[in-house]
Formats: sequence, structure tokens, C-alpha cells
Amino acid sequence: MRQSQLFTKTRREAPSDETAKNAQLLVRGGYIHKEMAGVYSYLPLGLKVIKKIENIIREEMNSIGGIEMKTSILQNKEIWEKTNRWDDNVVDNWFKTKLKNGGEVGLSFTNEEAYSNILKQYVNSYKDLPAYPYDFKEIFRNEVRSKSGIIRGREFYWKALYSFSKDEEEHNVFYEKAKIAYQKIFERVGIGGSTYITFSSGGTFSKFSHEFQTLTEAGEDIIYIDEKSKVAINKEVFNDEVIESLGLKKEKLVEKKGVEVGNIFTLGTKFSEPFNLKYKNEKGEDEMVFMGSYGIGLGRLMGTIVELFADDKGIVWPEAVAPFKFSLIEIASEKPEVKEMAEKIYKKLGEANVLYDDKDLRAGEKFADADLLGMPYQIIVSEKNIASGKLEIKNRKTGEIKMISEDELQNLC
RNA sequence: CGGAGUGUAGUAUAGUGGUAGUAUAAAUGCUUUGGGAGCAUUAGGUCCGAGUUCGAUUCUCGGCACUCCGACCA
Repeated sequence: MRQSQLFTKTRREAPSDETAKNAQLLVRGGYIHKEMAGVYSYLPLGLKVIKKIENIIREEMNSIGGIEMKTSILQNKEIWEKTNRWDDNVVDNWFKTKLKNGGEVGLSFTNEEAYSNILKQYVNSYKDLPAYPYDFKEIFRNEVRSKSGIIRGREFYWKALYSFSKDEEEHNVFYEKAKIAYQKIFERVGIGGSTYITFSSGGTFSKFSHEFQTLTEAGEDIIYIDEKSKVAINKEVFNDEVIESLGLKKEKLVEKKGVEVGNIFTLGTKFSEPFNLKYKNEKGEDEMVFMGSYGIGLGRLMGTIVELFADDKGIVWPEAVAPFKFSLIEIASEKPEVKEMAEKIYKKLGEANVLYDDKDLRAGEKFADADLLGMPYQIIVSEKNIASGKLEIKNRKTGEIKMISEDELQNLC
């Protein structure tokens, strides 16, 4: 993409109403726009990052049998009354609104009821199970106080998968697969090394749920990590009994701050019972469907990646989620060869891979922009480099500069 | 929801009971071109409402918004 086509532009200064590093840098780079506290629009560059993350998650969910669909955002009061979660005294962060005819609807803050209600209509037999539907959707939570930029918003985009299994045994097999798929996702988006599977409170049907906690000072959760096994315990269940049951040693655990980038949870029959979601087994007997939930907040993940890798010059994207792999910087010159070379490289690498800074700006400003925007590689085309017959390529993360030939450039794609 | 604070141009900030200033971004022209260039010209602003006052951006009250600390985060 040509940078001149982007209506967004970079800012020199951070907005005064953001203190979170992720929001400051993403606003400065023109990735996001703040609509109100806890509510952000995703600008063209920001959406590209979200889409890259979304595709990685989609691939991993599909690989364990997930089937993508879309549940509605407007939710029927009746189905939430079945689980007693319509009541504001039970769930205090609903966004609710009214239909013209006076009826009430809610904006979904989670998906268990919607899925249980839908599956109720289709699941009758053991032959219909298991089922692993999931969706990417906007979620609304009327938080009294939002903070941390896009890490905790009132409106956010998440992936939620629900597993509907015949019994606990079948559930457990899938649960373990999901755990591995989650680890792959965090590995692929570049935060695997800082992300710990964390034991957290489990609710009615299992001792623990599992969170995926990424270590960063921007985190709001306190966890105790075991560096060797890459396992952690959330503060909420941190006690001697738990430590022992996990085979960990208290003195080896270190207290850290983390962001919960994902979680997986055994729900059991907590939601299937109120919906009477059961099936006939092979003997013709009724059995309750056994459920699990698996969530990842995409905006939160994006914000966490920014927090984790940004340096004093700006954002540093891991290659897998960068909006473009390359920033192409053409240093203005009177010699037409410079522009010609830049255009040639742009075409060669493809507009999907390159953000081409074709604006009429000075070199310093283009370098600063490229550093702020954080593409993994910067290719610099100038009179000097053309004269040497080589191309200059700089690694955003390490700052390393290499002089390479045009042929070598091709290999980078 | 409890506590504290802040609202001035697109952005970041200064200042004042009496014509609102600077930087940056923007527009035009000329010069310039390897780490956020220079000169000139132009355009652009006091969150909303009420009160006090001859006069309010400034003081008072109310509202709204935003930020921070705490609580909450199913």
C-alpha cells in the first residue's frame, strides 16, 4: 500500500487522555481512534493487524474441529432469564436497550446462552455430538471504569468457541487439544515466550480453569510463575494446597503481572441444564450435554503485543501480525532512478507486503514514521544505495542494517 | 460505585475578570532533502447550561466528558 493513500497520519505527540502505552502508540501511529473511554475504532492499519490475528486464530480453531458461525449481538431477554443472568443484580455490566414495541434486548456480553439456545434446536442424538461452534464478534461490557487502552474496553472483539460434548471424557480430550491450539496461537503471534498457562479458579465443574497470561507490566492480574515448566498460578487460587497439587515448589514461584490474553473453561452442565440441552445416547437414554468455553480477546491481544515489544521509537510488530512486512522508504532525490527503483521494489514485493512511503517528506521524518509504525523491515532506497548497487534493509527490532542485492530481496518474501 | 483531578485550535500546551499566546499539524509560494528542515503568507480555539458582574475562557453552581487511585472484571 502507498502511504499517500492512507488518510491517517502519524502524530508526534501522544494524546493527553491516554496513559497506556499501547493506546498512546496505536493512536500516534494511526492504528486506532478513540471514540470514548474504552471504545475504539480500528483504522485501516489497525484493522490489518486484527485481521492477521483473526486468521491465525481461525486456522488453529479449524484445525481442532471448530466450525465458524456468527451469533447475534442483540440478545433476547428470555434466554438470559433461563440462566438468571438477565438480572442487573446478577450481571451488572449489561448494555441494555429497548425495542420500539417496548421489549427489552441486551447487547451480548458473552455467548453461552446464545449458543446453548441454538444448539438446543439441533442436538437430539449422540450422533449430533460433539460440536465445536465458534465466532468472532463484538462484545459489550458496561464497565464502570475502563482503562489500559485496548486491553480492557467497553466494546471489544473476541473469538469465543463453545464445546458441546457427550460426556466429561470426550470433553477432556477436546479441552487438551484446545490448550495446545491456544499455545500455538500465542506462539504464532509472537508472544509464546512470555505467555504462561495459568491455573485459575474453575467454578462448579472442575478444580481449575486455564488462563493464558502474558507477562507485562501493563497487566492487571497477579500470577505466580514457574519459569522452568512455564506454568503459573493466578493469585485468586494461590495457596499451599494448590501449589502442592500441581507439583510445584513455592520457593521457585515468582510473582509477576500478566495480561489474560485467553482462557479456557470447563462449564459442565451449568448451561445445558437450564436450557434442557440433552441428547439420546445409544441406549435411548437422555443425557446432558457437557460444555466448555474458550475465549480470546483480539484487541487485548493486539494491545499486549504492542506493550511487550514497543521500544522508545515506537511499535515493533512480530512479523505474523504486522500490517505489512516492509516499510519502503524512498529518500527524495532529483535523480529519477531513486523513484524508479522504489516503484520497482514496490511492485516486486507486492502491495500487500509493503507500506511504501511515497510522500514528499524529508528522510528523517520518514525514518521516524517507519519506526513508530513498526513494520519488521525497512527498505531504504536512496541515491547513495543505488550508486553502490545494493539495497539497504534494516531490522526494526534489532536495528541491524544489511546491504543486499535485488535477488536477495526476493528471498525475503 | 467510593476518592482525587482535568476540560483552551486537528494535536500538545501557556495565560488572563476587559482584543487568547506558543509549538506542531494544515494551505500557498520559494529554498531544502540520510534521522521529525528554513523563510514568508494564510486559515483555525476557550466542553455545555445557569448564576455573579458593566463585562466570564477565567469566579460560583449544575451537567457532560476525560484521566488517575481503589472496588469490580461472571
